[in-house]
Amino acid sequence: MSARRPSRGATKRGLQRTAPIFAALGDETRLRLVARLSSGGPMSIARLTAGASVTRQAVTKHLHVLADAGVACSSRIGRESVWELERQPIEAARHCLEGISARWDAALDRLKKFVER
Amino acid sequence: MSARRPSRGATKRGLQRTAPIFAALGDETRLRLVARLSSGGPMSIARLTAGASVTRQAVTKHLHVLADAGVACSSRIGRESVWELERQPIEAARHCLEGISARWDAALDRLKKFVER
DNA sequence: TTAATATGCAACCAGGAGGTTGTACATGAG
DNA sequence: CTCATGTACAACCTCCTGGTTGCATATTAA
Repeated sequence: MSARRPSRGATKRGLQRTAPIFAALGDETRLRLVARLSSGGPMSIARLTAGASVTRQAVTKHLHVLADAGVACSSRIGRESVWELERQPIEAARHCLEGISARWDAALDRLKKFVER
Repeated sequence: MSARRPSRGATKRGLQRTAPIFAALGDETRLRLVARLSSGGPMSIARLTAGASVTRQAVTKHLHVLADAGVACSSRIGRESVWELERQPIEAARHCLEGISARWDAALDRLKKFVER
């Protein structure tokens, strides 16, 4: 086996990039927005607000937070601004978690072998 | 296919539970702690602090945040308190993201079929 | 016993997060 | 044209967060 190169998602810079993504998903209102966008497809702010328990302005703020994290993006159509998700950052977050699980398993494995010898 | 029951991770209560987990992972220092614990196994606070760029007390606080989110737990051994990760919440977060991806794919699929008809 | 090590607890602080209200502007419907 | 709809921008407020310092306490090592 080659010298353990920290599997891409565990880099300092990797964590530095993924932490903001988790932060963006770490608010219930925002996570709900993401969930709605994922199952309902692109939607206007007005439509997203109907069903949220906060003001339209609050929803707008949350959407911008998601945008800053790269999780969502908007495009103006007529008088509405339509929001949709960005796939890449969400996948990155997923890979990060998978990496953690994997390295965890590896650590347990090493421990087990160490104990058994 | 049966009537789309919102796949377990998309429940309002589901998001309500997973959002705090994401929030816990949404800080770079904390995410680094999690990464270290995942690859290095259980560790004391002193050991975790060496390598972090903040005070021991800051590390302690972060660990408690992780604990509140259920992501980590500690046990006192002698004069040190040893911290380790909890598997379940991290897996839950992973499933949440997988669910989002899946529902997203499904939405795109429905859209595609709708356009093609 | 004495000193060094590993934590815990509390007070304090600056800044950011989440939310609201109020106002102004653009655009589609009648 | 006129009005309702959909957003954008800005000011303001409260509370939580991430960090620090200082001091007390428990254990292990010499």
